[in-house]
Amino acid sequence: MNMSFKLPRGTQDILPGEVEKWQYVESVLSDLCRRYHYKEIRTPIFEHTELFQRGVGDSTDIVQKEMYTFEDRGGRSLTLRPEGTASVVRSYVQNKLYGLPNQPTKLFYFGPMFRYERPQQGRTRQFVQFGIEALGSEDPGIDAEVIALAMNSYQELGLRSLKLVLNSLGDKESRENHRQALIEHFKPHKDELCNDCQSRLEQNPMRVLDCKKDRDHPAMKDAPSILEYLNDYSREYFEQVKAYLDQLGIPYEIDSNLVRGLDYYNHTAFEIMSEAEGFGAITTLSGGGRYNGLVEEIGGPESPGIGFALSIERLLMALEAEGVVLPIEEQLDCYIVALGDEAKKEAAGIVYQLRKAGIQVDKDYGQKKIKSQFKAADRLQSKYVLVLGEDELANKQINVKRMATGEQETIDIADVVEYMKKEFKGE
RNA sequence: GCGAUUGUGGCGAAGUGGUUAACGCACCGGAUUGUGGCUCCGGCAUUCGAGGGUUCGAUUCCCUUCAAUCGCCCCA
Repeated sequence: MNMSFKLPRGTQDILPGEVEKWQYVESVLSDLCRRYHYKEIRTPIFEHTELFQRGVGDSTDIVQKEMYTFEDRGGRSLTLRPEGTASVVRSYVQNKLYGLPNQPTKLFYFGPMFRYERPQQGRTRQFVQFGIEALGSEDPGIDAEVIALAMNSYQELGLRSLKLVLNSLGDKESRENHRQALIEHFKPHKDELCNDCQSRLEQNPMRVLDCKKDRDHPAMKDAPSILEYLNDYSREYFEQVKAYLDQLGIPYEIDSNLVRGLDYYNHTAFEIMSEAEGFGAITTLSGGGRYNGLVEEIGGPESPGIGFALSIERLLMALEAEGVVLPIEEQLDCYIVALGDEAKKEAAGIVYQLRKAGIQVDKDYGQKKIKSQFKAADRLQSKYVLVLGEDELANKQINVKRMATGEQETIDIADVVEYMKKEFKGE
């Protein structure tokens, strides 16, 4: 096939058979949000490039090398969104949602995100995220709520092998003190670090801590931990978040090296990993954290926020790895077998009436013989097969066969809709 | 951006420098002019990712390219 007619690298078609899983997952997550009282928001798939440069941060990998940026016919620089938070915050500010009653503003979203990367397992160029944002509240209780919702997202679908990793990045003052300490600590070893880390040391020294290349460098061991540099407020805030999680009975692991890849995070940061065997090299299912200051950065009033996002692709991978089978209905309600032109025409009317009555019906659209039509019905796992042949037609009757048991009876065509409705009542 | 492996029908997969490219599954038709399974019979790749080269001859050898998969980096 001509390359131009194949899907672009890093994208995928979600075909019938697979798409039902997505629908199911989306319905479960939507219902979860309803119970936590988060409302859906839908924002555009592209935004002004500057929104992400400012919101996500110029020093991040996302902005430096992963954005799908293009110029439109009006000469504007636009970018396919690489993540959801910046857009939600933009909308929050632009629509002045902070002014509405009933704060905080609790939102969720669903949709495709785009990052230019080499595809591999659990990583595609277009992927779908589900995420939530709670804006307008700085209370350890809401941090815990966001984490609880994140964990529930997986648990509701039947996942068990999960690990919650938690850290605090502190407030501005704590981070600045820690930053200075890190620079002091690594400066003497700068030449021994990898190229990336040498520039990280200038831009965002915290990220040196989670570098995998320099993981074994002796200076890593006694590197200053952010937790030692939290000021009183930050430390107390973190303690409160942990206390809430304890109250909810949500286990967690503290990892003082957990830094998030985006610049806007402070205080609470967390990731959820899968510990399922055979999950692949990538274990991060989702991540999130607090981003006080982002709203102001985007031009809004001082307004704290916290959120998280998960990838549906990775969620489905985890379900696969844990062998979770989703309750997806695959059986067809009813298949109608028609024999002869007259019967075919009559059958079309019956199909139409049944469908209007809420019953799922299909039929043959060719010239198949009875045996082939039954085969088709069998393959579609049809619960019922209605047979309309010349004999039935002559008597204005139709044969109803219950496929699971093989029992059948002949009824008047005039009664078939009521009959089938009764059969499916209570399902 | 870097690395490894792979690329034969709808799917899985064998194969060889030389006349008709195995086999399995799926699908279609028939045996069986009105009932799902099984069995049997028949059908189903002018072509081996694309382009170029070597050769009398290439799916097989060489080069280039594209793609897929997995990994590194980083993340969701």
